Amino acid sequence: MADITLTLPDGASRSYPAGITAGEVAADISTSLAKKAVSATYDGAHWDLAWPIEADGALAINTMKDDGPALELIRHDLAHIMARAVQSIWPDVKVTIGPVIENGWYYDFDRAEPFTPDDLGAIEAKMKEIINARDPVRTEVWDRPRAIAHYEELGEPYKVELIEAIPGDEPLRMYWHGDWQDLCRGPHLQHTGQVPADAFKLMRVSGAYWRGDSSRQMLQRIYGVAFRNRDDLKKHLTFLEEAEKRDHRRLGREMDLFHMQEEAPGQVFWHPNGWTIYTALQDYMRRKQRAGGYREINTPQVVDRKLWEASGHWEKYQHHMFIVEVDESRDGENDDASAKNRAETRINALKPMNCPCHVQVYNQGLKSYRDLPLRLAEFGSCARYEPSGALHGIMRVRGFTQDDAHIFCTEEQIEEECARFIEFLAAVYEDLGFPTFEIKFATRPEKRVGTEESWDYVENALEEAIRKTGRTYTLEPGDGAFYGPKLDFYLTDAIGRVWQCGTFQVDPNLPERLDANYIGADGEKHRPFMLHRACVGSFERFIGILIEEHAGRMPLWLAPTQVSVCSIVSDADDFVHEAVASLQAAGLRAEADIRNEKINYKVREHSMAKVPVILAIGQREVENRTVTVRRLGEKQTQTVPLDELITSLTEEALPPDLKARAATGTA
RNA sequence: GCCGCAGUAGCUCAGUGGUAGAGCGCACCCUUGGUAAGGGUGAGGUCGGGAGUUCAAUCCUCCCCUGCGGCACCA
Repeated sequence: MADITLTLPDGASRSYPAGITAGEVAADISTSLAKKAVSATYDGAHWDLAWPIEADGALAINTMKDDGPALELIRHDLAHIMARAVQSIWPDVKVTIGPVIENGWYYDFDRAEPFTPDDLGAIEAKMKEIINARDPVRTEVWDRPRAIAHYEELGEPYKVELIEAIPGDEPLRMYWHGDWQDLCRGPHLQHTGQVPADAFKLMRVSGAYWRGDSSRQMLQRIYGVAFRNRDDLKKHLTFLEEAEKRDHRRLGREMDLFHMQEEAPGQVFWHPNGWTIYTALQDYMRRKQRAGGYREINTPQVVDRKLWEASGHWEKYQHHMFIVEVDESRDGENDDASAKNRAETRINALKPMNCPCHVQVYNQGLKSYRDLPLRLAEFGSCARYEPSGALHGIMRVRGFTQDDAHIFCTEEQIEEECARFIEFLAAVYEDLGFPTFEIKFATRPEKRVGTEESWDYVENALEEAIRKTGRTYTLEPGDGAFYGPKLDFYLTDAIGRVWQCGTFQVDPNLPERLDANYIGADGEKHRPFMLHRACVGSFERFIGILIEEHAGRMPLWLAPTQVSVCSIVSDADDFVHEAVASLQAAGLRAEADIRNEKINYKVREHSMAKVPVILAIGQREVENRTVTVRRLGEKQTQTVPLDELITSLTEEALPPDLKARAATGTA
């Protein structure tokens, strides 16, 4: 057998007979390495120590110190160990799949009885037993018929289906942990004892459809998290606790921002505090849009189904629309005969989106190519009957308002408008505290309308527009709408969750369906393109993100109450009122607290309410017309003249766009 | 929509087959206190909604609603 040459990370080369396993190489290097080894990296591929190597290449032996491979292996082996534990407790449970995910793994089971929290404890205990048994991991390659026959005999129909779905007739890899066996791509650890027994935790059980298909069997999924050591696990659990404290639903209640109730599921009752944030954000967007060349409009909420039929939404989204039937015979209360002669009910829908209405505005009066691009913006309130299970605080709701706009333009103008929009959105995100975002570019799907030339042109225009802004994107092939490609813009919040907010979508379809046109330079009628775009997306969701990003400590310009003015002694009450009046006259949101409470108590309360600036006024301040300032989260205080404070706070509390303007104005 | 869990005072939660309790908050009183909880007294509940079992249901059973964690969905 021919020799092969393997290059090790230190640059040394070693020769071995072809077919040597990575584990044998590790043993050849040193016995301690062979013991510590968890896997190998062979020519960039994650390689099981038991797999043979047949050709020259670069080989590195991984140990638990290599966090990428180690975590992958720990989580993957735990998935198998959990499945084995479950089947050893409940032998009739059917196994399916168990992939590694962020921070851990899950495994889907088919079992008639639901898993209870107690069951999770039992499974965890059994898993620890398996780990402590240090069962060697063994692997073999089988052909398909043998594997299928094997699983049919075992009564594991899901495994049979998985094998049948694997394309081609490549051989299949089997793994054993002790006597338990699973179909698996690998790699795996050397033995179960390499998994740290104190660094994992089963988190929850939930339902999941087999193969992600809602028409198929609902399985039970158990999620676990795992790390290399106990400390990392603890850190992760602490992080989850911190994340819970930032939950916008919790902060919404604690800060008295909004509430929701069962009479209006998925819809927000904004309280004065929350609405202050909302309107501050909306005012900001309104100014930005004006400056960005948009004209603001407003369109009806309740619209006859005829328009939704014409736009195509009725056919596709009827079940997600709030339908409003109006008994029109009420009009004819005094004239029964004429009422009966008419259709008695008229069917309307609450608008689920603004675009058809915007086309109606566009369609009023004849448009010239000189009118294009025409940018129509609306803070459009929409209602969508979202599935009950999709609702999530104010992030996913049934009633929401978008910073929606539609740009009517020619094909040649798409690229320029797209580039303009990306710059616009980047500036807004920067102002709102999100300097980085991700662009996903969704291209033509399999089912689509329009010519290939048109798709080529439009996709190319978007790509060129992104290139011009110097940004990068990830491609999502086939994810575009049936009529055009789109860009989606994603933000990552402070706890690492990713949210889609902005969108930019090219649509030649709706102008066609709703017969929008313009007169070109050639004197002929032409069809405009319509660009759907949103920047913050839904205000509800965006405010939810802002709350969680800032853990409720909103930047000064967005804070519901910007300044709380507290008396220390009741003799200071008059000056407190005077200070509040002056702050309010300067446009600041200030409130007095002259309650009969100690200053400690007041500071604690306003701190917990996350008021950015707390002022204390006692005898000394009254005498000197000063205030003692304590910034949220800081221990030190500073005593300054009231007038000075008002000047600096007024400047500081300007929204980002006005602050920038003020800065360039004085420069 | 699907699977699972939950719903008791404004909030967080305890509790029992004989119609309820704590802490915080709230109101009032005492306290005028210098930067994250001063003390006292008091009010506050159709125990998510409906039906059933029972002499008796907040508790047991069924249906519904809402929420939570996932899955599916997201024009």
